[in-house]
Parts: sequence; C-alpha cells; structure tokens
Amino acid sequence: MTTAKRDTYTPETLLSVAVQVFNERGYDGTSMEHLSKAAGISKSSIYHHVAGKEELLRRAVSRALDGLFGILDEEHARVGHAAERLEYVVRRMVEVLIGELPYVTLLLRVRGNTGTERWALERRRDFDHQVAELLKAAVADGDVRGDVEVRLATRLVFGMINSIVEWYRPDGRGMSEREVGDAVVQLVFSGLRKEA
Amino acid sequence: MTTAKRDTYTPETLLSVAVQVFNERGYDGTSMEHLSKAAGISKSSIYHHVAGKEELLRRAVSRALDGLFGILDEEHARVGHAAERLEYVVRRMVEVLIGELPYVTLLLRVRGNTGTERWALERRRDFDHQVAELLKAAVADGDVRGDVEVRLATRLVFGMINSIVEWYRPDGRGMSEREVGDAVVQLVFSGLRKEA
DNA sequence: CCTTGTCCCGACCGATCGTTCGGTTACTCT
DNA sequence: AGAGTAACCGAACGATCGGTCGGGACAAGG
Repeated sequence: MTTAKRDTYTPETLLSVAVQVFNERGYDGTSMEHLSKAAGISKSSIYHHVAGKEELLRRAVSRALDGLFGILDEEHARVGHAAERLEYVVRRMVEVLIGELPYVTLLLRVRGNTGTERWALERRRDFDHQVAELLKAAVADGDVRGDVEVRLATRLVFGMINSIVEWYRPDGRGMSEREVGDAVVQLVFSGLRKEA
Repeated sequence: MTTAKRDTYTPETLLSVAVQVFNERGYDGTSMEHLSKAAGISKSSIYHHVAGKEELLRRAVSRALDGLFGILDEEHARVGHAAERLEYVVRRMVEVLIGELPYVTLLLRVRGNTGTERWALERRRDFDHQVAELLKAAVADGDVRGDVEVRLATRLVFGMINSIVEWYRPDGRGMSEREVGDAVVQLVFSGLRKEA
C-alpha cells in the first residue's frame, strides 16, 4: 500500500472523475454541478482541490500531450529507417490513445474557446508536424508512396488513429489493444485490399 | 433571379450562419447572444425565424444525414460487386462531407445531451451499419482482406473519412474535392505502402 | 389614406453558470 | 484532551443562459 491512506479526493482522483464527465457531456456541456454530483461532493468542495473548471481541463490535456510527445523521445522513434520509425510511432500512438483514453479523448475534442484550449491545439499541431516529417522522410527513402501529398496523407492517417477514441471501450470482452494496433498498422500501410 | 426579393433572413440563411458559429465555438459553447452578433440581428429576432437553439441543430444535422443516406439510394451503391459499391460509397462520402461540410461537421460532433442529439447519433449508427454490411459482403466475395475484423475495419475507415471535417477548408487554393477523394480511396484500399 | 402582416427591437423572465465565502466537521499530531 | 488543519458544506454572488413579451418600423395592397 503505497498510496492508500485516506479515502478522500486528491486533485488526481478528482481529475479522473471530471474527465469522464467531460467526455460524456462535452466540456462546455458540463457544469460544476454535474461534476459535484458525479464526484459525490459539493460544488464548493471541488474548489478545495483545484482552482476551477479550466484547471481540470488543463491537467487533462497536459497528461494526454505528455503521453503523445513521449513517443517521439523513445529510441525506436529516433533511430532507424524512417518507414520503420513511422510504423513504430503509429503503433505506439494506438497504445497511448488506449492507455490514456479519457485524457486523449478530451484533448482531441478541444475547440479553442479559451486560452487553455488554444494552447492544446497548438501543441497538437506541433506533434502532427513532427509525424508528418517522419512520413516525408519515408517517402524520400522510397518506402512510402509519393502519389499522395504528405500533409494530406498525414491528416488522413491521424484521422484513422484518432478515431479510436470515438468507439474503443476497455470493457471486459472487447478487443485488445494489440488487436487494434495490428489492424491500424495493416490498414495504414497495406489498406483494405487483399494482399498476397 | 429566382429567390432574390428581400435581403432579410429566412430560416435557411439564418441556419448557415448559426452552423458556422456552432462549428467554431461548439454547440454548447454557443449562446443565442453569439448567434445574434454573428447574424447582425437581435437575440429576440432569431425567434421570429426559428423556434429556438435546438431547432437550428435539428435542421443542420437533418441536412447532413439526408446527404449521407442519399448515397445509399444511388444506383452505383445498390447494384454491382460489393467491392465496387464500397469504393463508390467511400468516394461519394468524401463528396458529401465536402459539399455539406459545415452541416456534416456539426453532425459528427454531436454528443447526445438532448433528444435531438441522441436521435442524430442513432441515425449515424444506422448509416455506419449499412456500410459495414457492404464491407462484409466484399470480404465474402474475397475482394477485401478478412484478417481484420469487419466492424473494426469499418470504424477505422469511417474515422479516416470523417476526419476530413477537421481540416478541409474550401478556401481558394486548397486541394480539390477530387484530390481528397482520390487520396482517401488510395489509402483505404491500398494503404501507404508503395505498390507496383 | 389605412389596414395587414413581416421583420425586428429593447427590456425582461426564471434558471443556471462558475466562483466565493464563512463556517462546520473530522482526522492527525502532540 | 486540546490544537491545528485538511476536507467539506450551504448559501449566496454577479454574470450569463435560452426564451418571452409588447410594441415599433416598414413595405404591400386596398
């Protein structure tokens, strides 16, 4: 028992409740009243743990962004052939999306109404650009088709991967993270058509 | 001049303004005050044209759903080999997404907080299921790989196509609808890998 | 001229928004 | 037992929410 000492809320445990409600109702569609009902404490008590609604959003998207940018620091994403690094990043993105599902879900739905949201959008663009560079290098190596524009292809691949948050649910007998990762890699690199 | 007679708002012209604001700020993040500023008329005047905020949402998602379901009624989507019908539907989905971009964008962001939103989600599921059946038939014909589960593949393909609303902008020298359609069909059926 | 109906407005409604505040409970440490 | 403090609460804040209301401006038709 390293952490179990008090059965009261910490900023972290409160965050996990809040993010779940945010994802169900949308950030703007969630009131502090909704959060207090879901957490089982009064509205004013929430302010004992966090500064306000927007801090909860900031903590959540930060966690998601840290997970995604962490991929790019891993060895397999930095050394080797571009095509293999790209495949590694794609597979790891699936793992992070599923591992940090509620946080990444919230990140991907941010619209840009507040300063926090605009900051999140900017960091997302950074990440996308870095993956696009990887794809561009793979094209230059001749390992990836060049007849589809790099930015367009990147966006479509991101669209496929990011859509996981719209339907993946970790409940018991669903599909495994490995199964989804395999499917994404197969479709991204080989498509639907039957191969030899 | 078939329609030009008064330069005042109709429910349709007001809708196009409202949908644009909804997409920028999110439906829940948009107040009637925001709409009145964007439309250039007072808040109360909006109620002369439409019953309320939710009717604007209903009109918008209806238009998007009509466009999508219309695809399935077209001849090329009903007769022929399943694989070819699937490719036709994929290409037409791209056309409808781009042609009705703001309306489809709004549809794809609906969360399910109100009755109207839940109805929209249900109709979307109907559409997805019908396309999944098409994919299943193509697998049975041996034209599409069977090593990726049909429901999983359908979701990933929808994810790629639907992501178009997140980045496609029709401004002047962007890419053409045809270009995007070609790229999607190439990636969906053949993937990123270089082919012969 | 006057009516009729469309289009629009400012003022206002009760409800709810995110947040603050003063005070109470309950646990920890000595 | 008593002090200190972390956790919590109900009540209330000003602002804003979606929506209502009575009436004014204006054009068309007689």
